[in-house]
Amino acid sequence: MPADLLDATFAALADPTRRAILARLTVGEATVTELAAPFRMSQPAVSKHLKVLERAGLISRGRDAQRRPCRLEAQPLKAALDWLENYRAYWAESYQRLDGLLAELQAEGDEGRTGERR
Amino acid sequence: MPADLLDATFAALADPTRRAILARLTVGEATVTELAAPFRMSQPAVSKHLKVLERAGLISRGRDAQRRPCRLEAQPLKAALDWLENYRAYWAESYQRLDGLLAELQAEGDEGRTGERR
DNA sequence: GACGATATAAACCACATGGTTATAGAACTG
DNA sequence: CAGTTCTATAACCATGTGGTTTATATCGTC
Repeated sequence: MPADLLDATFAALADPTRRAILARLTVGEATVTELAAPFRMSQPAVSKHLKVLERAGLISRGRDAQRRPCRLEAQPLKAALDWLENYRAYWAESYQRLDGLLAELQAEGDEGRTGERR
Repeated sequence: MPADLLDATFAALADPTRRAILARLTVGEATVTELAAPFRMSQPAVSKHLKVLERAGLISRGRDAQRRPCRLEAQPLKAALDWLENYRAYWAESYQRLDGLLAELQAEGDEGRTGERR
């Protein structure tokens, strides 16, 4: 509900590295080095991404000796999906819009007669 | 499918002003000044937001004399929602995790006997 | 053609992002 | 305790973002 959470969630999802990290975490917890391995970037860079994900509440971190395992926290994704659900009507709607346009043109034709301007 | 489209879409959605603009557009086309009216920011600022939305394919623009009416283009939202759908399993899963934890504790208890470390 | 309204563009600013390298800290291993 | 492993922090850099103000282009109206 708080706008800032949606802000942080969508912002976190706007990076392919972070989306890949989330995807990886669906198959289980992972440490920072495990998460960093697939990427051609430095480990601090991955740590930064993890911090972004953590701020958005998309991951939580445990402690296992010197390791800080990450686990997926998907609740914010639900909030994002709920927001998107409000628009479900609008991507089937090309047809509706076409219908609306046709109706409009017909109405104009009925009274205006000669041609459609606009 | 292209990662960059998801990037642009999520990035566009990460701003409350832009989400509000999209919400406004669900009730019909609107010009820049109409869209700018509710906000306490300058009209050029809104134009910039519109450019971001346009780059993400979330709006398209027509021409009506000197006006540039905006209309919602919701397809990218569908792509975003489709991506999120992959995670639907993971926010019902708190229970699963609890189950897993209980099973684990039980197993440890059965063999380890005295106490659960860790 | 001048005016007013609508919209874009340009120049600028403060600040966030995504990356780097280098350093420091924390915890295990010998 | 020394060394190694894992992670975080700091300092830095280039670029992008969100906003401003000012100027410029486009179009209808008078």
